[in-house]
Amino acid sequence: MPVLAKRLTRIYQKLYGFFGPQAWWPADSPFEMMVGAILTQNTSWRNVEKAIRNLKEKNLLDAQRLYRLPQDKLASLIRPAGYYNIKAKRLRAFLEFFCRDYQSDPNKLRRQDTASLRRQLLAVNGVGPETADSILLYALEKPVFVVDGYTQRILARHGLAKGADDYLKLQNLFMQNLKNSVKLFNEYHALLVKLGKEFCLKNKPKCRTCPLR
DNA sequence: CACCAGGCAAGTA
DNA sequence: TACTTGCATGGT
Repeated sequence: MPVLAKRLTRIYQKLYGFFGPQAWWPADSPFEMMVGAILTQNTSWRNVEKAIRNLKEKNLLDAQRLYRLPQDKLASLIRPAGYYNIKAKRLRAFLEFFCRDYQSDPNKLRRQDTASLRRQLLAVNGVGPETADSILLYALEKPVFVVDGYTQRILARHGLAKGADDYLKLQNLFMQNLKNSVKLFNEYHALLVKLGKEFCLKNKPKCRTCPLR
């Protein structure tokens, strides 16, 4: 077994043993996950929850109804999530794609070839690598590893990546050295985020009690 | 008061 | 290609 595979597996085992299962993605439906993936861009999940709650209260957590809503109305509802004007625009770009090309049916998305679907998602304005992969993994259950800012910092800190490594390089590191499992990728990414929140805030790890030491 | 959160696109050189 | 900047609320 390659050394990288061993290290990545060991890190996972430590994190899982310390934190336990993370129960991601926290949402009631695939559509709610996709909306959340866009709303949480560079934003705390706590603020996203407020925005999602606003949409649920108005019974607007539905692709067709949400797309009919004027952009400025949508913006005011998602205000707590921050960047509300640009996110309203991004949500609408995604909704247009989802409704027009897939009749707002997550199962039709799920039937697509993963690589092709990833390209289609990336073509939507406002959907970048992490958002696309979050949708693929969590909403559509495709075995794709999600990389985020915490992942980059943690790997760099443990000598598994350079600071300059790009998204695909880090994603490949995981996908080429681990079993391609939806369950594993789901839990691993969530655990890295958990570790980052708890121990690497402000990029100054409190490694005294860090489970990776 | 400062800092930053489960990024991304657009502009510049 | 590689860097910089705008976007914005709410918690610590």
